Amino acid sequence: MSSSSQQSMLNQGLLQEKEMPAAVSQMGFFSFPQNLTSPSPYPPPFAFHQSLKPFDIAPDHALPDLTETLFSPKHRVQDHASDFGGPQLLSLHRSTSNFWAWGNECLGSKKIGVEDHLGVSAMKMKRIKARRKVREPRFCFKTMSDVDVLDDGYKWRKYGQKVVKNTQHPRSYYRCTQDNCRVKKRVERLAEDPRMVITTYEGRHAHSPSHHLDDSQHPHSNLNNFF
DNA sequence: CGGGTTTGACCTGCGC
DNA sequence: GCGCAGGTCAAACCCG
Repeated sequence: MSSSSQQSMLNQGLLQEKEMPAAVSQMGFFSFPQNLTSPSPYPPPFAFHQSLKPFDIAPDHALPDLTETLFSPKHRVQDHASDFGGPQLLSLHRSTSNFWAWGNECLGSKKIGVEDHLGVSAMKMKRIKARRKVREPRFCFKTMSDVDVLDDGYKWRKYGQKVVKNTQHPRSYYRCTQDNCRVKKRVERLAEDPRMVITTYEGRHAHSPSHHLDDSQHPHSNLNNFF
């Protein structure tokens, strides 16, 4: 990849930061890195591949208790808008610019209507709270890419594949190959737009990326540390 | 031969 | 309680 194209991608990222709604930055959900190093407890989720571009990113590291809320396929964000100041995040759902997915399309295939954002029954909230404690922290992001598996610097082993209902593309399950690392990721293509790859990470790596040494030999590879 | 992928079976949680 | 769907396991297979 040329340095100019990398710079272009970087510029896209910085543009995202500028365009980020004030409500989001105030809430501290995500701070886009200006120095190309990782400010987040998460590892770099992906390296910039030639054929992909950053699209929608939904980190949840600031909300460990809400990860289930945000990214569970069965309890999508619309169910819990009131948990975290609904109106600000609701607006994100309808953002048409090149960022924030906030789980509404991550993992799920249902379209979210305006009415879905309104009214959370007590019953639903009860179920949600009961489910929250078990999951590892998760985040997902959406990328436009020809390749399913993005190079995120870690080594993954595929342990399963499943055809998800109402989608023509199977979902693949990967585990980090590092000993004692329990991080998993799921990769699937968006039903509505097969060009989009949805990658969901679960857990945190307790080690460095496997080709860390390689990175040091390539001056542009610091873009890998985007998160 | 070792490491990764494929794939059918099995497990588990949830909704009805 | 039952059925469904998502997630995981593990044996078989593939490949370098």
